[in-house]
Amino acid sequence: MNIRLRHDAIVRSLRRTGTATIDALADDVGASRRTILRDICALRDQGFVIHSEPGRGGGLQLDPQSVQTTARLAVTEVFALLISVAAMRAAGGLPFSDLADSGLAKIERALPGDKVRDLRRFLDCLHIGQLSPQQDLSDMGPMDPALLPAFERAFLQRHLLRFHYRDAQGRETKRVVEPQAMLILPPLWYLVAWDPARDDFRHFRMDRIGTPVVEEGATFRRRHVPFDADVCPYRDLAG
Amino acid sequence: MNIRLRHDAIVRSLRRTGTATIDALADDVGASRRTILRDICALRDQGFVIHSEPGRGGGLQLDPQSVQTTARLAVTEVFALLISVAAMRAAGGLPFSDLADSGLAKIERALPGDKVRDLRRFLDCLHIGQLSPQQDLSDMGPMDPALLPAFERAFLQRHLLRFHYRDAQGRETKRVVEPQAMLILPPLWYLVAWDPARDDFRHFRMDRIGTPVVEEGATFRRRHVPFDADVCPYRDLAG
DNA sequence: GATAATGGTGCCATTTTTTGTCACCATTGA
DNA sequence: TCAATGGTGACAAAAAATGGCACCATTATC
Repeated sequence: MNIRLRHDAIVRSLRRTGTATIDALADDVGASRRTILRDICALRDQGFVIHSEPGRGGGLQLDPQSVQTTARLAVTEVFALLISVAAMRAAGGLPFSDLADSGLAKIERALPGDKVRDLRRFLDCLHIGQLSPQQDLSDMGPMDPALLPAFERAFLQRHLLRFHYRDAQGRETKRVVEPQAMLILPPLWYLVAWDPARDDFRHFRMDRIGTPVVEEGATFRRRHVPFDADVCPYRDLAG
Repeated sequence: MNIRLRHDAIVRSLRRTGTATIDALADDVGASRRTILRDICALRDQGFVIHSEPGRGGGLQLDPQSVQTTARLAVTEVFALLISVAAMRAAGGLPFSDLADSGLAKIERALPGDKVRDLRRFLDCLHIGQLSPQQDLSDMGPMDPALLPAFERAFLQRHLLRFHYRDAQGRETKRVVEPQAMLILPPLWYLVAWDPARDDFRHFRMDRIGTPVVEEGATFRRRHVPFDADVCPYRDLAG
Protein backbone atom coordinates (compact mmCIF):
# COMPACT_ATOMS: atom_id res chain seq x y z
CA MET A 1 0.00 0.00 0.00
CA ASN A 2 1.10 3.53 -0.80
CA ILE A 3 2.64 5.35 2.12
CA ARG A 4 0.29 8.34 1.89
CA LEU A 5 -2.78 6.14 1.70
CA ARG A 6 -1.56 4.29 4.76
CA HIS A 7 -1.12 7.56 6.66
CA ASP A 8 -4.68 8.49 5.77
CA ALA A 9 -5.89 5.06 6.85
CA ILE A 10 -4.16 5.43 10.21
CA VAL A 11 -5.75 8.82 10.80
CA ARG A 12 -9.16 7.45 9.84
CA SER A 13 -8.73 4.47 12.11
CA LEU A 14 -7.67 6.65 15.03
CA ARG A 15 -10.59 8.98 14.46
CA ARG A 16 -13.01 6.05 14.37
CA THR A 17 -11.78 4.12 17.38
CA GLY A 18 -10.84 6.99 19.64
CA THR A 19 -8.00 5.12 21.30
CA ALA A 20 -6.05 2.38 19.57
CA THR A 21 -2.92 0.41 20.30
CA ILE A 22 -0.07 0.16 17.85
CA ASP A 23 -0.74 -3.52 17.28
CA ALA A 24 -4.42 -2.87 16.54
CA LEU A 25 -3.45 -0.23 14.00
CA ALA A 26 -0.90 -2.58 12.45
CA ASP A 27 -3.63 -5.21 12.03
CA ASP A 28 -6.04 -2.62 10.71
CA VAL A 29 -3.92 -1.17 7.94
CA GLY A 30 -1.93 -4.33 7.25
CA ALA A 31 1.53 -3.17 8.20
CA SER A 32 4.03 -4.07 10.85
CA ARG A 33 4.27 -2.58 14.31
CA ARG A 34 7.53 -0.87 13.40
CA THR A 35 6.07 0.74 10.31
CA ILE A 36 3.10 2.07 12.27
CA LEU A 37 5.51 3.66 14.72
CA ARG A 38 7.41 5.27 11.88
CA ASP A 39 4.11 6.51 10.43
CA ILE A 40 3.05 7.97 13.76
CA CYS A 41 6.34 9.87 13.85
CA ALA A 42 5.73 11.17 10.34
CA LEU A 43 2.16 12.20 11.17
CA ARG A 44 3.38 14.05 14.24
CA ASP A 45 5.92 15.83 12.05
CA GLN A 46 3.04 16.82 9.80
CA GLY A 47 1.25 18.50 12.66
CA PHE A 48 -1.14 15.84 13.90
CA VAL A 49 -1.31 15.83 17.67
CA ILE A 50 -1.23 12.19 18.77
CA HIS A 51 -1.22 11.49 22.49
CA SER A 52 0.35 8.25 23.62
CA GLU A 53 -0.08 6.53 26.94
CA PRO A 54 2.42 3.84 27.84
CA GLY A 55 1.63 0.97 30.10
CA ARG A 56 -1.28 -1.37 30.55
CA GLY A 57 -4.51 0.21 29.26
CA GLY A 58 -2.56 2.77 27.27
CA GLY A 59 -2.63 3.44 23.57
CA LEU A 60 -2.61 6.15 20.92
CA GLN A 61 -5.15 8.91 20.74
CA LEU A 62 -5.59 11.50 18.02
CA ASP A 63 -6.49 15.01 19.12
CA PRO A 64 -9.59 15.68 16.99
CA GLN A 65 -8.76 19.39 16.90
CA SER A 66 -5.60 18.59 15.00
CA VAL A 67 -7.33 16.76 12.14
CA GLN A 68 -6.05 18.40 9.06
CA THR A 69 -6.94 18.72 5.46
CA THR A 70 -4.84 19.17 2.40
CA ALA A 71 -6.14 21.14 -0.52
CA ARG A 72 -4.58 22.27 -3.75
CA LEU A 73 -5.19 25.93 -4.32
CA ALA A 74 -4.45 28.07 -7.34
CA VAL A 75 -2.36 31.14 -6.65
CA THR A 76 -5.25 33.49 -7.41
CA GLU A 77 -7.36 31.67 -4.86
CA VAL A 78 -4.68 32.11 -2.23
CA PHE A 79 -4.56 35.78 -3.12
CA ALA A 80 -8.32 36.13 -2.77
CA LEU A 81 -8.23 34.46 0.64
CA LEU A 82 -5.42 36.73 1.81
CA ILE A 83 -7.35 39.82 0.76
CA SER A 84 -10.56 38.64 2.36
CA VAL A 85 -8.94 37.98 5.71
CA ALA A 86 -6.90 41.18 5.62
CA ALA A 87 -9.97 43.24 4.72
CA MET A 88 -11.97 41.57 7.48
CA ARG A 89 -9.26 42.40 9.96
CA ALA A 90 -9.19 46.02 8.78
CA ALA A 91 -12.98 46.16 9.17
CA GLY A 92 -12.70 45.40 12.86
CA GLY A 93 -11.67 41.80 12.96
CA LEU A 94 -13.23 38.64 14.21
CA PRO A 95 -12.25 36.59 17.22
CA PHE A 96 -10.77 34.07 14.85
CA SER A 97 -8.74 36.33 12.62
CA ASP A 98 -5.60 34.94 14.22
CA LEU A 99 -6.62 31.40 13.38
CA ALA A 100 -7.35 32.41 9.82
CA ASP A 101 -3.92 34.00 9.65
CA SER A 102 -2.24 30.86 10.86
CA GLY A 103 -4.07 28.91 8.18
CA LEU A 104 -3.03 31.38 5.54
CA ALA A 105 0.55 31.30 6.77
CA LYS A 106 0.60 27.54 6.20
CA ILE A 107 -0.82 28.04 2.72
CA GLU A 108 1.76 30.68 2.00
CA ARG A 109 4.61 28.49 3.18
CA ALA A 110 3.47 25.89 0.70
CA LEU A 111 3.63 28.29 -2.21
CA PRO A 112 6.73 28.24 -4.42
CA GLY A 113 9.27 30.81 -3.29
CA ASP A 114 9.05 33.19 -6.20
CA LYS A 115 5.26 33.28 -5.99
CA VAL A 116 5.51 34.26 -2.35
CA ARG A 117 7.81 37.14 -3.25
CA ASP A 118 5.39 38.31 -5.96
CA LEU A 119 2.43 37.99 -3.62
CA ARG A 120 4.21 39.96 -0.90
CA ARG A 121 5.17 42.72 -3.29
CA PHE A 122 1.62 42.92 -4.54
CA LEU A 123 0.21 42.91 -1.03
CA ASP A 124 2.62 45.71 -0.14
CA CYS A 125 0.82 47.80 -2.72
CA LEU A 126 -2.53 47.19 -1.04
CA HIS A 127 -3.96 49.56 1.48
CA ILE A 128 -7.10 48.48 3.23
CA GLY A 129 -9.37 50.90 5.01
CA GLN A 130 -12.97 51.46 5.88
CA LEU A 131 -15.41 53.34 3.78
CA SER A 132 -17.00 56.32 5.39
CA PRO A 133 -20.76 55.74 5.75
CA GLN A 134 -21.48 58.84 3.68
CA GLN A 135 -20.17 57.30 0.46
CA ASP A 136 -22.85 56.95 -2.17
CA LEU A 137 -22.70 53.47 -3.66
CA SER A 138 -25.82 53.67 -5.82
CA ASP A 139 -23.83 53.79 -9.04
CA MET A 140 -21.45 50.99 -8.18
CA GLY A 141 -20.73 48.76 -11.13
CA PRO A 142 -19.34 45.25 -11.25
CA MET A 143 -15.61 44.75 -11.43
CA ASP A 144 -14.26 42.12 -13.73
CA PRO A 145 -12.06 39.69 -11.76
CA ALA A 146 -10.27 38.98 -15.01
CA LEU A 147 -8.63 42.39 -14.62
CA LEU A 148 -6.51 41.04 -11.81
CA PRO A 149 -3.77 39.41 -13.93
CA ALA A 150 -3.18 42.63 -15.86
CA PHE A 151 -2.92 44.65 -12.67
CA GLU A 152 -0.68 42.11 -11.03
CA ARG A 153 1.67 42.17 -14.01
CA ALA A 154 1.71 45.96 -14.17
CA PHE A 155 2.44 46.22 -10.44
CA LEU A 156 5.12 43.57 -10.27
CA GLN A 157 6.98 44.54 -13.40
CA ARG A 158 6.43 48.29 -13.04
CA HIS A 159 4.74 48.70 -16.38
CA LEU A 160 2.52 51.64 -17.23
CA LEU A 161 -1.18 50.92 -17.56
CA ARG A 162 -3.40 52.36 -20.25
CA PHE A 163 -7.19 52.39 -19.95
CA HIS A 164 -10.33 54.40 -20.41
CA TYR A 165 -11.85 55.94 -17.31
CA ARG A 166 -15.38 57.09 -16.74
CA ASP A 167 -15.59 59.52 -13.81
CA ALA A 168 -18.41 60.20 -11.39
CA GLN A 169 -19.95 62.68 -13.83
CA GLY A 170 -19.87 60.12 -16.62
CA ARG A 171 -17.07 61.85 -18.56
CA GLU A 172 -14.76 59.41 -20.29
CA THR A 173 -11.00 60.05 -20.51
CA LYS A 174 -7.97 58.11 -21.74
CA ARG A 175 -5.27 57.49 -19.14
CA VAL A 176 -1.72 56.22 -19.15
CA VAL A 177 -0.61 55.99 -15.55
CA GLU A 178 1.95 54.46 -13.18
CA PRO A 179 0.07 52.03 -10.89
CA GLN A 180 1.47 52.75 -7.44
CA ALA A 181 -1.00 51.20 -5.03
CA MET A 182 -4.44 49.72 -4.59
CA LEU A 183 -6.81 51.11 -2.01
CA ILE A 184 -9.51 48.80 -0.75
CA LEU A 185 -12.51 50.29 1.01
CA PRO A 186 -14.93 47.36 0.89
CA PRO A 187 -16.82 46.99 -1.28
CA LEU A 188 -14.95 49.54 -3.40
CA TRP A 189 -11.50 49.20 -4.92
CA TYR A 190 -9.38 52.09 -6.07
CA LEU A 191 -6.28 52.17 -8.19
CA VAL A 192 -3.90 54.79 -6.80
CA ALA A 193 -1.69 55.88 -9.68
CA TRP A 194 0.67 58.64 -10.66
CA ASP A 195 -0.68 60.37 -13.73
CA PRO A 196 2.34 61.79 -15.64
CA ALA A 197 0.10 63.92 -17.84
CA ARG A 198 -1.27 65.67 -14.74
CA ASP A 199 1.94 65.35 -12.70
CA ASP A 200 -0.02 64.20 -9.67
CA PHE A 201 -1.61 61.21 -7.99
CA ARG A 202 -5.08 60.17 -9.05
CA HIS A 203 -7.50 57.63 -7.59
CA PHE A 204 -9.49 55.51 -10.01
CA ARG A 205 -12.47 53.48 -8.91
CA MET A 206 -11.85 50.02 -10.30
CA ASP A 207 -15.40 49.48 -11.50
CA ARG A 208 -15.06 52.56 -13.71
CA ILE A 209 -11.87 51.43 -15.42
CA GLY A 210 -12.18 50.04 -18.95
CA THR A 211 -10.15 47.03 -20.06
CA PRO A 212 -6.58 47.92 -19.12
CA VAL A 213 -3.60 47.38 -21.38
CA VAL A 214 -0.14 46.79 -19.94
CA GLU A 215 2.49 48.92 -21.70
CA GLU A 216 5.20 46.28 -21.87
CA GLY A 217 7.84 48.72 -23.06
CA ALA A 218 7.64 51.37 -20.37
CA THR A 219 8.55 51.04 -16.71
CA PHE A 220 8.49 53.51 -13.84
CA ARG A 221 9.87 53.93 -10.34
CA ARG A 222 7.83 53.52 -7.20
CA ARG A 223 6.78 56.66 -5.42
CA HIS A 224 5.82 57.26 -1.86
CA VAL A 225 2.05 57.10 -1.81
CA PRO A 226 0.66 59.56 0.72
CA PHE A 227 -2.28 57.88 2.42
CA ASP A 228 -3.38 60.80 4.51
CA ALA A 229 -6.75 62.48 4.58
CA ASP A 230 -5.70 65.27 2.23
CA VAL A 231 -4.72 63.09 -0.65
CA CYS A 232 -7.00 60.17 0.03
CA PRO A 233 -10.25 61.54 1.41
CA TYR A 234 -12.05 58.27 0.70
CA ARG A 235 -13.78 59.48 -2.37
CA ASP A 236 -13.41 59.40 -6.08
CA LEU A 237 -10.57 61.71 -7.00
CA ALA A 238 -9.82 61.07 -10.61
CA GLY A 239 -11.09 64.37 -11.99
CA MET B 1 17.39 14.26 -4.09
CA ASN B 2 13.94 13.74 -2.63
CA ILE B 3 11.25 13.16 -5.21
CA ARG B 4 9.01 15.95 -3.90
CA LEU B 5 11.83 18.45 -3.81
CA ARG B 6 12.68 17.53 -7.37
CA HIS B 7 9.09 18.08 -8.46
CA ASP B 8 9.23 21.53 -6.85
CA ALA B 9 12.52 22.23 -8.58
CA ILE B 10 11.05 21.29 -11.95
CA VAL B 11 8.08 23.59 -11.45
CA ARG B 12 10.39 26.42 -10.38
CA SER B 13 12.63 25.87 -13.36
CA LEU B 14 9.69 25.84 -15.76
CA ARG B 15 8.32 29.00 -14.23
CA ARG B 16 11.69 30.73 -14.53
CA THR B 17 12.59 29.75 -18.05
CA GLY B 18 9.14 29.87 -19.63
CA THR B 19 9.87 27.07 -22.09
CA ALA B 20 12.38 24.34 -21.39
CA THR B 21 13.37 21.08 -23.02
CA ILE B 22 13.49 17.81 -21.16
CA ASP B 23 17.25 17.66 -21.44
CA ALA B 24 17.63 21.17 -20.05
CA LEU B 25 15.45 20.26 -17.08
CA ALA B 26 17.44 17.06 -16.56
CA ASP B 27 20.64 19.11 -16.44
CA ASP B 28 19.03 21.67 -14.18
CA VAL B 29 17.75 19.37 -11.46
CA GLY B 30 20.44 16.71 -11.88
CA ALA B 31 18.31 13.79 -12.97
CA SER B 32 18.06 11.71 -16.09
CA ARG B 33 15.84 12.44 -19.05
CA ARG B 34 13.70 9.42 -18.22
CA THR B 35 13.14 10.56 -14.66
CA ILE B 36 12.14 14.04 -15.79
CA LEU B 37 9.55 12.51 -18.10
CA ARG B 38 8.16 10.45 -15.24
CA ASP B 39 8.06 13.58 -13.08
CA ILE B 40 6.21 15.53 -15.76
CA CYS B 41 3.63 12.74 -15.84
CA ALA B 42 3.28 12.90 -12.06
CA LEU B 43 2.96 16.70 -12.09
CA ARG B 44 0.26 16.50 -14.72
CA ASP B 45 -1.56 13.95 -12.57
CA GLN B 46 -1.33 16.45 -9.73
CA GLY B 47 -3.14 19.09 -11.74
CA PHE B 48 -0.32 21.11 -13.26
CA VAL B 49 -1.08 22.03 -16.84
CA ILE B 50 2.10 21.45 -18.84
CA HIS B 51 1.98 22.01 -22.58
CA SER B 52 4.43 20.07 -24.69
CA GLU B 53 5.45 20.79 -28.23
CA PRO B 54 7.21 18.02 -30.14
CA GLY B 55 9.64 18.66 -32.91
CA ARG B 56 12.45 21.06 -33.50
CA GLY B 57 11.98 24.24 -31.48
CA GLY B 58 9.52 22.50 -29.17
CA GLY B 59 9.69 22.02 -25.43
CA LEU B 60 7.70 22.02 -22.24
CA GLN B 61 5.72 24.96 -20.97
CA LEU B 62 3.95 25.37 -17.65
CA ASP B 63 0.63 27.17 -17.65
CA PRO B 64 1.28 29.81 -14.96
CA GLN B 65 -2.39 29.84 -13.96
CA SER B 66 -2.15 26.23 -12.90
CA VAL B 67 0.53 26.73 -10.26
CA GLN B 68 -0.97 25.27 -7.17
CA THR B 69 -0.15 24.87 -3.58
CA THR B 70 -1.05 22.22 -1.07
CA ALA B 71 -1.34 23.06 2.57
CA ARG B 72 -2.42 21.06 5.56
CA LEU B 73 -4.94 23.00 7.56
CA ALA B 74 -6.46 22.26 10.93
CA VAL B 75 -10.24 22.18 11.02
CA THR B 76 -10.41 25.25 13.21
CA GLU B 77 -8.30 27.11 10.67
CA VAL B 78 -10.68 26.13 7.89
CA PHE B 79 -13.52 27.31 10.06
CA ALA B 80 -11.84 30.67 10.67
CA LEU B 81 -11.25 31.13 6.95
CA LEU B 82 -14.87 30.31 6.14
CA ILE B 83 -16.11 32.85 8.67
CA SER B 84 -13.74 35.55 7.44
CA VAL B 85 -14.79 35.19 3.83
CA ALA B 86 -18.48 34.92 4.70
CA ALA B 87 -18.30 38.02 6.91
CA MET B 88 -16.45 39.92 4.22
CA ARG B 89 -19.12 39.01 1.73
CA ALA B 90 -21.84 40.13 4.13
CA ALA B 91 -20.00 43.42 4.61
CA GLY B 92 -20.33 44.20 0.93
CA GLY B 93 -17.96 41.81 -0.69
CA LEU B 94 -14.79 42.16 -2.67
CA PRO B 95 -14.31 41.58 -6.37
CA PHE B 96 -12.54 38.37 -5.47
CA SER B 97 -15.03 36.86 -3.07
CA ASP B 98 -15.94 34.30 -5.69
CA LEU B 99 -12.32 33.24 -6.06
CA ALA B 100 -12.00 32.94 -2.30
CA ASP B 101 -15.13 30.79 -2.25
CA SER B 102 -13.76 28.49 -4.89
CA GLY B 103 -10.59 28.08 -2.83
CA LEU B 104 -12.60 27.34 0.28
CA ALA B 105 -14.75 24.86 -1.60
CA LYS B 106 -11.62 22.93 -2.52
CA ILE B 107 -10.50 23.00 1.08
CA GLU B 108 -13.89 21.80 2.22
CA ARG B 109 -13.94 18.95 -0.27
CA ALA B 110 -10.68 17.76 1.21
CA LEU B 111 -12.06 17.58 4.73
CA PRO B 112 -13.15 14.19 6.07
CA GLY B 113 -16.87 13.66 5.53
CA ASP B 114 -18.04 13.81 9.11
CA LYS B 115 -16.12 17.02 9.70
CA VAL B 116 -17.85 18.61 6.74
CA ARG B 117 -21.24 17.67 8.16
CA ASP B 118 -20.30 19.19 11.53
CA LEU B 119 -18.96 22.32 9.90
CA ARG B 120 -22.11 22.76 7.82
CA ARG B 121 -24.36 22.34 10.81
CA PHE B 122 -22.33 24.85 12.76
CA LEU B 123 -22.31 27.30 9.86
CA ASP B 124 -26.08 26.92 9.60
CA CYS B 125 -26.26 28.37 13.07
CA LEU B 126 -24.29 31.44 12.03
CA HIS B 127 -25.98 34.61 10.91
CA ILE B 128 -23.77 37.34 9.59
CA GLY B 129 -24.88 40.93 9.33
CA GLN B 130 -23.59 44.43 9.52
CA LEU B 131 -23.37 46.48 12.64
CA SER B 132 -25.32 49.70 12.57
CA PRO B 133 -22.92 52.64 12.86
CA GLN B 134 -24.66 53.82 16.02
CA GLN B 135 -23.43 50.90 18.08
CA ASP B 136 -21.18 51.95 20.90
CA LEU B 137 -18.10 49.74 20.95
CA SER B 138 -16.15 51.60 23.61
CA ASP B 139 -16.65 48.84 26.18
CA MET B 140 -15.80 45.97 23.86
CA GLY B 141 -13.75 43.33 25.54
CA PRO B 142 -11.58 40.58 24.10
CA MET B 143 -13.15 37.25 23.29
CA ASP B 144 -11.25 34.16 24.15
CA PRO B 145 -10.82 32.01 21.01
CA ALA B 146 -10.55 29.03 23.35
CA LEU B 147 -14.31 29.35 23.86
CA LEU B 148 -14.91 28.04 20.39
CA PRO B 149 -14.60 24.31 21.10
CA ALA B 150 -17.16 24.52 23.94
CA PHE B 151 -19.61 26.37 21.72
CA GLU B 152 -19.07 24.01 18.84
CA ARG B 153 -19.76 21.03 21.06
CA ALA B 154 -22.85 22.62 22.59
CA PHE B 155 -24.23 23.50 19.16
CA LEU B 156 -23.53 20.21 17.47
CA GLN B 157 -24.67 17.95 20.27
CA ARG B 158 -27.53 20.20 21.42
CA HIS B 159 -26.28 20.53 24.95
CA LEU B 160 -27.32 23.33 27.26
CA LEU B 161 -24.69 25.92 28.07
CA ARG B 162 -24.12 27.39 31.51
CA PHE B 163 -22.18 30.61 32.03
CA HIS B 164 -22.04 33.91 33.83
CA TYR B 165 -23.13 36.96 31.87
CA ARG B 166 -22.30 40.57 32.55
CA ASP B 167 -24.78 42.88 30.81
CA ALA B 168 -24.29 46.38 29.45
CA GLN B 169 -25.00 47.84 32.90
CA GLY B 170 -22.39 45.62 34.48
CA ARG B 171 -24.93 43.39 36.26
CA GLU B 172 -23.81 39.79 36.49
CA THR B 173 -26.29 36.92 36.14
CA LYS B 174 -26.07 33.13 35.89
CA ARG B 175 -27.55 31.62 32.76
CA VAL B 176 -28.41 28.13 31.57
CA VAL B 177 -29.54 28.43 27.96
CA GLU B 178 -30.16 26.55 24.71
CA PRO B 179 -27.63 27.85 22.17
CA GLN B 180 -29.68 28.29 19.01
CA ALA B 181 -27.58 30.51 16.77
CA MET B 182 -24.61 32.82 16.55
CA LEU B 183 -25.00 36.34 15.24
CA ILE B 184 -21.90 37.97 13.81
CA LEU B 185 -21.89 41.74 13.41
CA PRO B 186 -18.18 42.39 12.95
CA PRO B 187 -16.40 42.95 15.18
CA LEU B 188 -19.04 41.77 17.63
CA TRP B 189 -20.32 38.24 18.15
CA TYR B 190 -23.58 37.37 19.79
CA LEU B 191 -24.89 34.09 21.10
CA VAL B 192 -28.60 33.83 20.30
CA ALA B 193 -30.09 31.45 22.84
CA TRP B 194 -33.41 30.38 24.23
CA ASP B 195 -33.48 31.11 27.94
CA PRO B 196 -35.88 28.59 29.52
CA ALA B 197 -35.99 30.55 32.78
CA ARG B 198 -37.31 33.59 30.90
CA ASP B 199 -39.18 31.56 28.25
CA ASP B 200 -37.79 33.76 25.48
CA PHE B 201 -34.82 34.37 23.20
CA ARG B 202 -31.91 36.36 24.53
CA HIS B 203 -28.83 37.75 22.79
CA PHE B 204 -25.53 37.54 24.62
CA ARG B 205 -22.50 39.46 23.51
CA MET B 206 -19.70 36.92 23.38
CA ASP B 207 -17.11 39.12 25.01
CA ARG B 208 -19.36 39.41 28.06
CA ILE B 209 -19.79 35.67 28.55
CA GLY B 210 -17.78 34.04 31.30
CA THR B 211 -16.18 30.62 30.82
CA PRO B 212 -19.01 28.44 29.53
CA VAL B 213 -19.70 24.92 30.77
CA VAL B 214 -21.36 22.37 28.52
CA GLU B 215 -24.15 20.52 30.33
CA GLU B 216 -23.43 17.08 28.96
CA GLY B 217 -26.59 15.56 30.39
CA ALA B 218 -29.22 17.89 28.96
CA THR B 219 -30.17 18.33 25.33
CA PHE B 220 -32.76 20.52 23.62
CA ARG B 221 -34.55 20.87 20.32
CA ARG B 222 -33.77 23.51 17.72
CA ARG B 223 -36.14 26.42 17.47
CA HIS B 224 -36.84 28.78 14.65
CA VAL B 225 -34.71 31.81 15.34
CA PRO B 226 -36.48 34.97 14.22
CA PHE B 227 -33.86 37.25 12.71
CA ASP B 228 -36.07 40.20 12.06
CA ALA B 229 -35.62 43.74 13.29
CA ASP B 230 -37.98 43.26 16.23
CA VAL B 231 -36.12 40.44 17.85
CA CYS B 232 -32.65 41.26 16.64
CA PRO B 233 -32.34 45.03 16.57
CA TYR B 234 -28.57 44.78 16.46
CA ARG B 235 -28.02 45.63 20.07
CA ASP B 236 -27.39 43.94 23.33
CA LEU B 237 -30.62 42.28 24.39
CA ALA B 238 -29.74 40.04 27.27
CA GLY B 239 -31.48 42.05 29.98
C1' DG C 1 13.36 13.81 -48.91
C1' DA C 2 16.97 13.67 -45.51
C1' DT C 3 18.33 15.27 -41.03
C1' DA C 4 18.42 16.95 -36.51
C1' DA C 5 15.85 18.28 -32.54
C1' DT C 6 12.28 17.46 -29.82
C1' DG C 7 8.42 14.83 -26.77
C1' DG C 8 7.08 10.07 -25.49
C1' DT C 9 7.09 4.71 -24.23
C1' DG C 10 8.74 0.12 -22.88
C1' DC C 11 12.21 -2.69 -20.81
C1' DC C 12 15.51 -4.07 -17.45
C1' DA C 13 19.50 -3.80 -14.42
C1' DT C 14 21.03 -0.85 -10.68
C1' DT C 15 20.45 2.15 -6.83
C1' DT C 16 17.82 3.99 -3.16
C1' DT C 17 14.10 3.88 -0.02
C1' DT C 18 10.84 1.52 2.64
C1' DT C 19 9.50 -2.25 5.35
C1' DG C 20 9.69 -6.22 8.59
C1' DT C 21 12.00 -8.66 12.17
C1' DC C 22 14.23 -8.91 16.26
C1' DA C 23 16.29 -7.51 20.52
C1' DC C 24 15.87 -4.41 23.85
C1' DC C 25 14.35 -0.35 27.11
C1' DA C 26 10.81 2.49 29.89
C1' DT C 27 6.37 3.02 31.93
C1' DT C 28 2.11 1.55 33.96
C1' DG C 29 -1.50 -1.05 36.31
C1' DA C 30 -2.82 -5.47 38.27
C1' DT D 1 6.71 -9.57 39.79
C1' DC D 2 4.33 -9.73 35.41
C1' DA D 3 1.92 -8.57 31.34
C1' DA D 4 0.62 -4.87 28.34
C1' DT D 5 1.79 -0.95 26.37
C1' DG D 6 4.81 2.99 23.74
C1' DG D 7 9.51 3.67 21.88
C1' DT D 8 14.46 2.97 19.63
C1' DG D 9 18.32 0.90 17.07
C1' DA D 10 20.30 -2.42 13.80
C1' DC D 11 20.15 -5.05 9.84
C1' DA D 12 18.41 -7.90 6.04
C1' DA D 13 14.61 -8.30 2.77
C1' DA D 14 11.23 -6.22 -0.17
C1' DA D 15 9.65 -2.52 -2.86
C1' DA D 16 10.13 1.65 -5.30
C1' DA D 17 12.72 4.94 -7.84
C1' DT D 18 16.23 5.73 -11.12
C1' DG D 19 19.30 5.51 -15.23
C1' DG D 20 20.44 3.78 -19.59
C1' DC D 21 19.05 2.09 -23.80
C1' DA D 22 16.46 1.25 -27.99
C1' DC D 23 12.93 2.90 -30.36
C1' DC D 24 8.73 5.73 -32.24
C1' DA D 25 6.21 10.17 -33.69
C1' DT D 26 6.30 14.93 -34.83
C1' DT D 27 8.29 19.15 -36.59
C1' DA D 28 11.30 22.64 -38.66
C1' DT D 29 15.23 23.22 -41.54
C1' DC D 30 18.42 22.18 -45.02
